[in-house]
Amino acid sequence: MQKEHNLSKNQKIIFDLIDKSGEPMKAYSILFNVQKKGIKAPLQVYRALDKLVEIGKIHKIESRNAFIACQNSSCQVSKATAFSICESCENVSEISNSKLSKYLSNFSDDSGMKYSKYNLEFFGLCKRCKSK
Amino acid sequence: MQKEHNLSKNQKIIFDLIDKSGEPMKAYSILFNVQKKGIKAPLQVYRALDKLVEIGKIHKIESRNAFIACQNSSCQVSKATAFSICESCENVSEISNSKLSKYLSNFSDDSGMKYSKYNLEFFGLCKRCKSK
DNA sequence: TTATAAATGTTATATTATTACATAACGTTA
DNA sequence: TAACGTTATGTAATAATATAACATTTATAA
Ligand SMILES: [Zn+2]
Ligand SMILES: [Zn+2]
Ligand SMILES: [Zn+2]
Ligand SMILES: [Zn+2]
Repeated sequence: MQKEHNLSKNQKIIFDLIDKSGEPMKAYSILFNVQKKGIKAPLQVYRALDKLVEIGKIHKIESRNAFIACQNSSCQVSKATAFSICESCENVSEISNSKLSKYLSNFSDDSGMKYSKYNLEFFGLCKRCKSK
Repeated sequence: MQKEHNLSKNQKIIFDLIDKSGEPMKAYSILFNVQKKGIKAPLQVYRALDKLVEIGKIHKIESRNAFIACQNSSCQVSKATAFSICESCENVSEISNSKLSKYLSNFSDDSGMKYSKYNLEFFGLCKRCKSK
């Protein structure tokens, strides 16, 4: 069961935009798109993004400096994220694979470190781009 | 067997610096440290970094925008990287675990995508920081 | 040698993200 | 409701990260 978070005004505007776009969006592209709604400064965007990441509504694609809406409806996994990224068309999708997430969540090595969080990014060619 | 790459002058200066530091270094900190060796501009640093990443001598820690020397002596894994990152002291080390790398290299899902590369970053508290 | 690719040097600029400070709105509980 | 602490907002300035464009030089190899 996911905790309900009441998004603030700016958070809602920015989440809706990212969610509707369906693809990773960059901070300044978000800024450009929400200026007509009164959000004028980078910091307003970054603050909303920080919060949305924190509560798991969006994730940051680190290799792309971009943000995508969480695609796992029942997302306990804001701390356990995996993505596939097409290096040709830049399509990104969130991997939802319980075996993978179990394997990684339970992973431990001999370093004595307890892992509480991970982010995995796979790269390759998507079906469409492969067949070109 | 890893291919020998003859590093160019700038590549060697920058690799040696990163390698000796033993920890992730940021591009502009690298720049500052090599200015006395005649490397004056960001682009000179970024070009060397790009090449060193390409040939697997260093890796980029995406979540930190920093670069660390490869810690796997026999590194075929420039396209299959895993790191553990302490969120308290920011210590980073490269995970060398053949089960993990096999599991991830062979991973496939029903998306029809063939993954040729991955990067995994684990977060948590290292032994030292845990016991504080 | 001659051509090709790889690397370098330099200036300017683009992109991504944070600091600092002031104010306003919200949620809790006395 | 009043007071308090927390969260969110507004705004300006600036820091940090990364690339574009162009000229030149050096290495590799046919
Ligand atoms: Zn998610
Ligand atoms: Zn594609
Ligand atoms: Zn390595
Ligand atoms: Zn630590």
